[in-house]
Amino acid sequence: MPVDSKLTASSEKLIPEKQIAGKLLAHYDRHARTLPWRAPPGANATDPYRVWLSEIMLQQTTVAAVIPYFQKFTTRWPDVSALAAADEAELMAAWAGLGYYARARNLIACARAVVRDHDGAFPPDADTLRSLPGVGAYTSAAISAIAFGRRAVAVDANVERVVARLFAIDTPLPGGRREIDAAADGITPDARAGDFTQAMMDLGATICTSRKPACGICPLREDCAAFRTADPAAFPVKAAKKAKPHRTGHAWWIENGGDVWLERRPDKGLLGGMRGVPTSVWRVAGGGEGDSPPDYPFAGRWTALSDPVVHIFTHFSLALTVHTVRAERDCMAGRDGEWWPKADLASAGLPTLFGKVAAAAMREELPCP
DNA sequence: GATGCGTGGTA
DNA sequence: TTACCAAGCAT
Repeated sequence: MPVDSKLTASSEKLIPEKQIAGKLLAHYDRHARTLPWRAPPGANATDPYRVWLSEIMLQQTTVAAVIPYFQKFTTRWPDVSALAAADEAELMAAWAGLGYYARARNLIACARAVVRDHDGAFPPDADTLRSLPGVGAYTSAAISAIAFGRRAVAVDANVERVVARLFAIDTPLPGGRREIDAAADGITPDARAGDFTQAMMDLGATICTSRKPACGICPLREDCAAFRTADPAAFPVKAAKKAKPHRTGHAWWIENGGDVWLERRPDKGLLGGMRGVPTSVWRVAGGGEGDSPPDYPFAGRWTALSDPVVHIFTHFSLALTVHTVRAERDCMAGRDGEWWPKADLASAGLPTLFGKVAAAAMREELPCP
């Protein structure tokens, strides 16, 4: 061992965080990804509106999926005042396909809160940001650091993974979060808070990936406890997930002339606030009593499509049998909904499930009434 | 702390 | 094909 091994060891023990942040930021200066919502490394001007919008869209959503939506939203609503004044139905339709639709409802609520309670400017403080709709522990810290340069510890799935590996934390998630949060706090520098946050996420997204981490090109390899183990990818340890149940149900495709009947779903719950065709209740399959027979909304010449529409949600899978019918305009009298031109379904903003239903229904010619 | 909440890509 | 995963939040 070199003569100064004791000194080296002790200094690494005292301030390993500064070394880690320094190495990571140096790497970020050379390799930062170019993203539509991101300023160049070191830039001190970042539009909080664009940071906020991107962070909401990126919750549990990949960069590739977000980019076209981010472009569409910033073109249509260039600032928080414009978004606060947006037509809610139009915004929900613009969000269609991105998923987790509560984010879209909270997006408007948040923009309106910023205009009403904060003079139209996002607050820089993480705790204040945290009180806004749709802004939680991670997003508030990320906005505070990225848009305002404040020191804040933003722990998303990337940071969680990087930190668990750096310190070989093997306490299973989600229980291990407190330990990981503390370790993340320990390596967060005071300066360049926004760059550090984004550098951690870039590292997790491009090098310290979940499946096959590219340790060979990692700037933190020498500091990484997991790298010194046989299997760095074994971190973080996660609790086993529950099996997802299968549900079945019926969907009603009701045509009148060139129109189809659409309804807006309740604000709460699955696909809340989104347009779709009416459906039956969805029941867990394999209950032993067989599939329930269709309970049509009204009498008519219904035709069942041969193949059900299958869709996988986060926590269950679904098979919907689509029943089509031609009917008079007043067949849905008393129900809350609208006749929508089939030729203009793209503008209805259907979530993916109902897009599949529409595609399946329009593949077949309906019998005359 | 556990559960509900979308979608598309990947191995 | 199945299972996991991705810049989480609200309840």
